[in-house]
Amino acid sequence: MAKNLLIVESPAKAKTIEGYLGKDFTVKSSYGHIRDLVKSEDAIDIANNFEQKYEVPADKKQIVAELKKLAKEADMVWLASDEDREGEAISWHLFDTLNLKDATTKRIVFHEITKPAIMAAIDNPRKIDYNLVNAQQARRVLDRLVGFELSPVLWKKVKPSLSAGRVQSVAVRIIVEREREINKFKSEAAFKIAAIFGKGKQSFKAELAERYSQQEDAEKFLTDCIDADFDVKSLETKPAKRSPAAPFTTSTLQQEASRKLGYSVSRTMQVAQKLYEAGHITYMRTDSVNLSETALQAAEQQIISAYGDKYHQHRKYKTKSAGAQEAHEAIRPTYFNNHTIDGDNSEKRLYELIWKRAIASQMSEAQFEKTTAKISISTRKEELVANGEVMKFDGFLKVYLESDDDEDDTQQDGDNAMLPPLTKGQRLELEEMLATERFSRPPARYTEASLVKKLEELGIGRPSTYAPTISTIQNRGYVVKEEREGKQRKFRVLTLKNKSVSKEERTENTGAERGKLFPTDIGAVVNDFLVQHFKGIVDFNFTAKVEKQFDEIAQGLEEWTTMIGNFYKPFHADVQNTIETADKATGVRDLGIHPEKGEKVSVRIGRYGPFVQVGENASDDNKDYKPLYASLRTGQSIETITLEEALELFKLPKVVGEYEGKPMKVAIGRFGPYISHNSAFVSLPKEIDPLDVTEEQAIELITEKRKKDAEKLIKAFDEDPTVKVLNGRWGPYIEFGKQNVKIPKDITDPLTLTFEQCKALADADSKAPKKGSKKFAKKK
DNA sequence: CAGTGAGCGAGCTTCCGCTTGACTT
Repeated sequence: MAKNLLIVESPAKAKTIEGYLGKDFTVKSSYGHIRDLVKSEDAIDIANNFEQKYEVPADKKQIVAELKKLAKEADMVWLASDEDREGEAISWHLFDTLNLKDATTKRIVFHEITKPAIMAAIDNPRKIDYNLVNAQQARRVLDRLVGFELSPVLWKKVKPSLSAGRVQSVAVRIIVEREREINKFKSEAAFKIAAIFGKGKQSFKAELAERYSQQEDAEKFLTDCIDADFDVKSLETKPAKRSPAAPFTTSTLQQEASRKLGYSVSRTMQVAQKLYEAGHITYMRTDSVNLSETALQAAEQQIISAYGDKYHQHRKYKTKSAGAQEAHEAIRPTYFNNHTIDGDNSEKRLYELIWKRAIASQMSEAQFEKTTAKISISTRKEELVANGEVMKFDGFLKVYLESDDDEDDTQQDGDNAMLPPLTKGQRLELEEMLATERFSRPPARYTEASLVKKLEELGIGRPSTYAPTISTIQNRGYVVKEEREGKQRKFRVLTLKNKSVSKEERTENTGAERGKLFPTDIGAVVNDFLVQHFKGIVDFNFTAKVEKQFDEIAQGLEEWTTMIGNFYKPFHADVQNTIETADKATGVRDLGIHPEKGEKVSVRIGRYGPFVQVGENASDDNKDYKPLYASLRTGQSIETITLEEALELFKLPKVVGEYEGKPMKVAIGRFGPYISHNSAFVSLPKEIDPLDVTEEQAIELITEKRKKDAEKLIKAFDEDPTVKVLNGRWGPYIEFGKQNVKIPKDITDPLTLTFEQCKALADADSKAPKKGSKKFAKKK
């Protein structure tokens, strides 16, 4: 039996460390926190100095039992959870739960999983730092108090099952406010002037710094240039350099994987977890940009052997985010000599990104020569400017170039291009000059990854919670990740060519979005409610403010119960006051008067989502009166919908004709426009406008759908026509009315299924407990 | 999922941060 039990947070880490320590040590993992506040309301005894009630959750019972047993048998227990607030608390929870003794317990910490770091940690044990533990308790209690008092206010004042919290509510606020900035934005048009000089390979582009808001001015400029002479007035050459970015943290990995590989934040984390478990990379939930000494040496060796001496440059990076706790290394390959790894495609690509970024971070800067040529115009006082760039030494660019958030690359045109050899005073041949109407752009919508970046800048959330937070705000229906079609926009182009100026109008698609975060109406209403009644909590600096206080607690400068007490008193009073006095939040907005009926048209959020209402609410003295209702469509919002758009919604559902004696109705459902006929449904193809569906088109679509369904059909039953065996995407299944039933593996030939068998399978399926629905079982 | 939106009331929901698996229609 090993004399020593060492406990870390992650099992993959435990495996590595066990290898370093030898036979005298058993290394186990706690799998993160082993205890949490109980779910019930009495988790925190407010009257009794915020005393907490903890429990070991069901899924941790087994681990705790095993650790307890091993701890009893060991001579010494080493608590080696991470060196940060949460890690210290994990050590304390372990100490308390496993009934450890002071004399036989040691607390150690290390920031990197290398043999020298572990050995040094073992040589320098300490005691549990209770100030740090208290800071974590304050954090935990504050989050519970905020979350579990605010959410019920929303259930009463907005809708059941909603949630609010220190992190998620600010995330939603960021999205809501950005959307409003975009809606408010007034785009301004101006003509941008660009000239092409010379022909073929010798040609280059020069631009005018000034822009003209009036077409006449742009036209005048071009006309003035018809007979002008263009001379190189000055030439300036300057060296320039570019340095590599720091190795990845969780947040920057999520951003780059999103931009370069198109991964969602959660996908990135799933793939990184696999790489970590396979031993290919270091821990992927980190806010540190540091590399260990061993890693620095390995990187150096690798760079020198692969690219040569002059490509290596030793670099140390400093964290930029204020809240960073730096309990781990930056994300890097465990072995720099592995340029690629075995694994599936997504793992290979993410590994390559991590390898390149880490290697590049220790490489020399890239060097350029930038040339600026100013070109005079004989008929005008303005100058055209041409920029050229020549790379003199690639440095880190040999392996890696960080992408930036700005997707618009048109601005970079010409910047990176090479200029032909020019001399001062040289006369230039104008090939063509364009004045193109360009529009100023609204601020960009957030992607999952750019939201993470923003949260990190505000110090809100932690590496382990970025991905879950993004999921939460989508699961609650506050935010949707969507594609939206753009609009056609006309713009004018003036061209000077062959000594004459011509005008034309072109069209471009603008405002199209892919994978961007949009607030929903419920998200906006909840946000406005919170901003109105709990300004302090959804303030962008709230977390930073409390973090400062947590730091003071960690340093032993403040009592955690005092801090929480000071926070809770006014907060709880706000909660009480809001419950008593605030109106229900529905986001109601009047759009105007119905042009024919003369009745009021309004929008708001109802039980089933946002809808339009024509007419007043039904009242007691006129019971027969009923207002008209229509749901909003995806992409529409109660904040921006116009009266005209709202009235359009009442044109559907519409009967477009008859087929087999039954009406065909066109309507719009949650998944888009569809035709219903005899309780069957056909989705409408994108090209067909739901308002213009003809009877013939509808019949064609229905017969087509039937043909396709018939191809999928394996077996039908005389006993009941609603029961069928069908071929689906994942193999055959039974359609039992509206219920879809999977066919068990022991039935190899679905053709042999009898009606009775199908019925029995459907019965069993509906009785089987669905995952995550305890209430389902309770109700029955 | 498939054209709803009243009001009543039981019984439910909910936070953030550490960790991995167990789930797959």
